[in-house]
Amino acid sequence: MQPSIPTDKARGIKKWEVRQRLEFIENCLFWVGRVNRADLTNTFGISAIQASKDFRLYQDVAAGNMTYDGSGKFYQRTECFVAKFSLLSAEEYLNSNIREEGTVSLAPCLPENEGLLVEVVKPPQRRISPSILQSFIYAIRDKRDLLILYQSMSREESLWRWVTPHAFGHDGKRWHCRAFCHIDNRFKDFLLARALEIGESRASTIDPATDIDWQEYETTTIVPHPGLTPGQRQVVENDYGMVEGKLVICQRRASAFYLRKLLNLDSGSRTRRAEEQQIVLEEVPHTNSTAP
Amino acid sequence: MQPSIPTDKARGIKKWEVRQRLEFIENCLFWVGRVNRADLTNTFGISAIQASKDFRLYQDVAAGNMTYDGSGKFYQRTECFVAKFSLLSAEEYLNSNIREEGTVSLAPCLPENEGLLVEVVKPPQRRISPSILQSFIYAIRDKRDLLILYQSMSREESLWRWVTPHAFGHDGKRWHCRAFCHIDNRFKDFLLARALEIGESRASTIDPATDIDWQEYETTTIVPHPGLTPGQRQVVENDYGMVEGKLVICQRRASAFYLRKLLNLDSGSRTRRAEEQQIVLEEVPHTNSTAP
DNA sequence: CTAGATGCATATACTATATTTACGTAAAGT
DNA sequence: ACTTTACGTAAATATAGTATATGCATCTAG
Repeated sequence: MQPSIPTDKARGIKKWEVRQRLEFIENCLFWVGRVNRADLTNTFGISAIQASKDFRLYQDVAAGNMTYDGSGKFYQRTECFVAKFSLLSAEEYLNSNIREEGTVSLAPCLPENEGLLVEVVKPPQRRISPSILQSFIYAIRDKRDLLILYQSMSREESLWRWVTPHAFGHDGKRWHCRAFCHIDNRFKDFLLARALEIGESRASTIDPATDIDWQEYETTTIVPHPGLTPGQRQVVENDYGMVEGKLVICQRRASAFYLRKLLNLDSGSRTRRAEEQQIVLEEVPHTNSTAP
Repeated sequence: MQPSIPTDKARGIKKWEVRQRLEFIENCLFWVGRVNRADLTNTFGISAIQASKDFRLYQDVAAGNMTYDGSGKFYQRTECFVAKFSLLSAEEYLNSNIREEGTVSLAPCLPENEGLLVEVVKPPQRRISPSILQSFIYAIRDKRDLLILYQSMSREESLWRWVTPHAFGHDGKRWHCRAFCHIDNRFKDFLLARALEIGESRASTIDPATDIDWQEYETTTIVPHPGLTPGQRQVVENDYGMVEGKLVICQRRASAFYLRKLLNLDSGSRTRRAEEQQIVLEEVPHTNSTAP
């Protein structure tokens, strides 16, 4: 009798669709604790026999991870479960249970009738027009300037302007496009939902590498509000995932502004109520070059 | 010669993996404007020959949607492109381009070397512990009470308490669990990241149907801040996707509170600076039953 | 202007996957 | 006891995918 080869069998599964199904089985076991043949046949449209074979294959690849529960009529996760494929994170799993219109999700979820209810609050916003996003994507792809009718908040009237887009970003609330503005002669962010119309395009001479606020990175260091009690401080440190009482975030300079805005980290943050504000920027000690 | 049958050919594609690939092709055409054999072989791990067959199949199913560009060496979207499968929304497409650690995404994107850059600002937060989320899921699945060590913001010390979870929710910032609290004797939201430890469990006698704030729906009506100029008002209406100057949101009562908090729609909102506040709750005209 | 590289297409032979059909087991409900 | 449900296996068959080889068009380098 051959000793079982310790090599990672999971890696041996080459076929994409088979891998997907085995990953599905594993994620179901991990997050829901059980899987059915029906779960497989429904999500992947395979026959029951094939589902049986998949279970057999999974048993072979990840020996001891599941046992069949005859009375429950499902495969059940064992105590000694060890993941052999890539599992979803807790956040990914929860996200995958949000049912959008017609979105088919690979992610495992509780069967519909048992219904794992997930409710999400989203700030209302206008949907981005596909044709407008397309124009931006094509302009980035072909390195072209784009004439857009853009509605800014500062001006009453929308205005046609040439821009040279090179990337997209999400500011925590909305999607925007990073682009060179040929009116202001500098790189700026344009909210995609405020681009009303697209005009002509032309070959561009702008080099995205010159967008220094985008290219350069900067760190933001966040600490609990000094006005918090030790207990509250502990909660805040835990909530924000701080280590040794602080959280250091490194990001493009162009994004750092949004993070501070999102977290209310303006100059007035230290004077605000500690329970509300919760966090502030770390106070940088003055480095005085003429100090003794 | 048989006339072509007008029935939707796309519906005829039954095999899950084939469908996935055709949808991929279509999304590439739509969002990026072009597809390659290499795009298919890389994302799905199929051979080049199979990719050729897939293109042929797509041509058959969605006649006239793409042409081969010999000099560019890719298939190109035509002017008369009509989607035969389900396309991603603009938001879904942008989201799919966010590269998380090791996350394999089905969604089409620009080839890596052309690199569609997408940068996202996320408020920092502690990651949810998989084992703790699992315990909540299992408790919901089996309708059991759960003993948890929970750190609330109001109390200094974390506290063991029995809860009966029945759903999950996202408040726009964090994931929480909707559960009956056996200390306060009412349904409340518990932040998943603040559940520190899980204890024993027991069969539950709580019926989730009695959680009226969760079961009942309520509408929130939002209008532009009255202090805005007509031009700004127009921008705000556009940004929030308002129709006829207002936006009506219907959601579980338990979620409505979070939406108002997220949008700063407290009682002081009308007195705040119009440009900052942007939106307020619609003023409900007083219905006086004793009016003449 | 040829020679090589790249990327797509097609043909044939072969293999792996999945389906169909058929038959059998175990557990639970009526 | 009988039906239903869910899982299992076996054998025959269909389909999907691969390997190998050949050819074509386009672009680039010498």
